[in-house]
Amino acid sequence: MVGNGRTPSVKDVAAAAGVSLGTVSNVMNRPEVVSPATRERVERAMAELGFVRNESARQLRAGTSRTLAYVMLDGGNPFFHDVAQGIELAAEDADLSLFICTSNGRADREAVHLDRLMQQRVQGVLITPVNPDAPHLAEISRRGIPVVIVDRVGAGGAFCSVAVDDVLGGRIAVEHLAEQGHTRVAVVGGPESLGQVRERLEGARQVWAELGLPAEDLIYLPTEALSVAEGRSAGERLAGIPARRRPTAAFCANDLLALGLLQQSIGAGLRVPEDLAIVGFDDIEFAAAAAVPLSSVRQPRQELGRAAAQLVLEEAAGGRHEHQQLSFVPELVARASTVLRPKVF
Amino acid sequence: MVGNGRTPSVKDVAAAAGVSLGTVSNVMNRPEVVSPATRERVERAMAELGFVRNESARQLRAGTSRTLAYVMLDGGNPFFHDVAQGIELAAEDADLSLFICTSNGRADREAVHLDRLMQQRVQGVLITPVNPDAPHLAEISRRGIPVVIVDRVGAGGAFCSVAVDDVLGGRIAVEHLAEQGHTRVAVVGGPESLGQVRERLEGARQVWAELGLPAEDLIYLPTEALSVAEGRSAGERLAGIPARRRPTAAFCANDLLALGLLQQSIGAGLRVPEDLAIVGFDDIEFAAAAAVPLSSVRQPRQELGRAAAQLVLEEAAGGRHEHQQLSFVPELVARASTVLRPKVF
DNA sequence: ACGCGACTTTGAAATGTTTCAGACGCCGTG
DNA sequence: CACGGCGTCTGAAACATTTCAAAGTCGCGT
Repeated sequence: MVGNGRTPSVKDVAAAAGVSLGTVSNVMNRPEVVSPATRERVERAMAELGFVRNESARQLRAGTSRTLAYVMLDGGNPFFHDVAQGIELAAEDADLSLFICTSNGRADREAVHLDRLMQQRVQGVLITPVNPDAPHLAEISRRGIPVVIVDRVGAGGAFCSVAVDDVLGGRIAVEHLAEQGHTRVAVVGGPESLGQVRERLEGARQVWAELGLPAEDLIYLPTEALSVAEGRSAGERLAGIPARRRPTAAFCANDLLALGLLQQSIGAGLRVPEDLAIVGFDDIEFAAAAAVPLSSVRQPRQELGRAAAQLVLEEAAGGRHEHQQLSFVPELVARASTVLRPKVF
Repeated sequence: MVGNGRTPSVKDVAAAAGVSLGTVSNVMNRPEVVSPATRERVERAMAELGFVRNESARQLRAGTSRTLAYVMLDGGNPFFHDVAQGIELAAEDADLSLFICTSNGRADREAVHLDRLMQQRVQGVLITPVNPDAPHLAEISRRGIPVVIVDRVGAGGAFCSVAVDDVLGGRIAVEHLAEQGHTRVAVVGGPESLGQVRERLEGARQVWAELGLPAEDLIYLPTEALSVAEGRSAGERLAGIPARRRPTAAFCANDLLALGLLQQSIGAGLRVPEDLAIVGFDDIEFAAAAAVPLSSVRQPRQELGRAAAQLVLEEAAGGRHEHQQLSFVPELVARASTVLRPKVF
């Protein structure tokens, strides 16, 4: 607490407490080996000087960092926040800090972030990559930093990964719509460069074929991004389809799209779900809060994050390690946007 | 790229390139002082060995960190993401990394994060604090780390701060409702320990009094948090008020509350805005995307973040520095939740 | 009185950079 | 030919910690 200029170091603390450097270090890292009396004296000195350990020096010497990093794909999508939350919880338990970066879908930003993370020698990297085959990931991993892919399964098992079964997710969404009697369904999503999108659509097509429905009645509306605005634009295109051919239901590759589509449709005077049933993907909090609560394929978002963190820690702990691809099972949450339910007024 | 075990250091690079340590360092930090030939040789060596600079060592010696930190108040609120985005942009320009943490409204988490940030000797801290008078903030600042308060004005001008005028925001929201002819209005928000909430409500009360409307017709519905769920609960309480006394409009302290209230009201069969007009605060993206697009008091979210980052950098740059309290002017965005507009079908 | 083990404390080395005063070579000038 | 200056490169010190072998200290049983 003294305003003597420079911020105090262990040396200052040692001097103030009348002990050696090593003892001060022991108080911080192995308190059990130092006698209660000295420990107390050192602690008082630290408090008086307002000592704060220099993490860079610690890390340099100890060789081990105390931080994990998560590189998010889209900061604007609450889904990733819930995942981050799960990671943070696990990090907290392991007494680590969590560094959150966001690539916002840009490979170059992602590369910059990864580069910096290597320089910081973080203990592990969790990432929802723009492209899971990016050479950066392989390189970072080769350097001995554990990498786990979140919400995507890694290329060729080169990393651990945690994801839900997106194909299955697509299946149950469309299956649900079919059960409600829909025989002309739109699937909306894009860009197809995103694996999540490809697989969800793939699941939709699979189940459609298995149900023996004609392929041309599953109408694909591509979008440029997974955003609310793109959802609205898809809605406009949908409205443009001649009534006889127009789908009576839509499966959106995520909730942001679904929300946009929902808003556009209602604004255009359609009733949901009577005129158009909608099911989304992710089950973000805003899905339930939409004016017509949105049916959605739920991912266990926090759980995803937590499991990913566990994997990264396990790999960081060393010992024998087999890369694992954890796959969670998605679950349909049916709400008013697909099923008419008696409402109590 | 050689798999020789340990990760290579400057020393290894120097050896490989046949130069001294200092030269390698110069290549990285002052390329102009080294001759093109040597520089090229060193660069090749770095590439071949796969050298990655150790940031801890750099920071330890150079004494300066290359990261900024933002401690968010609520990770679940998209508003703070837009702010973070603004900060990130500014950080990117200054070639710094941004460390994002979230306190989720808990003072203890906030303290833990701040402590770690001090240990890391970050270059500056941006924070939307649980409580701007927290001693931690003063301490961190006393240590010479610039602190700027975001979305809140700092206690007694001890720090820089960036915020919108929340009182004014409350005023224009209620003024707008009054203009639409409402004479019984609910204000919903809480907890009152949040300064944002107190001031927004204060603005509402001010303008109500100035309009000469009876105080008892401005009905306060307190909430425990600024969340969608609490908004719904407020909706239930609102519905419980006898029709003669029931407000015809509501001003919510943020958009999350407004969205919850909107959903609950529509679900209960009310028409918005005919039976209940709603105005929120923040103008998050989901506000416009709600089934009944939400009127809201817009804050220049990215701009807030950018300005805050600029302030922190300015203070970090040293030189004479006066703490400033930047205040932005909020702006009402009127949408369908308060005004009936002809729609085109 | 002595030796032994348990518990504490010490001091120096090591970590990977940056910085800076100086050394070196070379050229043009007086 | 000596000299100063310039451009380039070097070597050692410094940064704040952790770690670890070794040295002390103490009490106790013989």
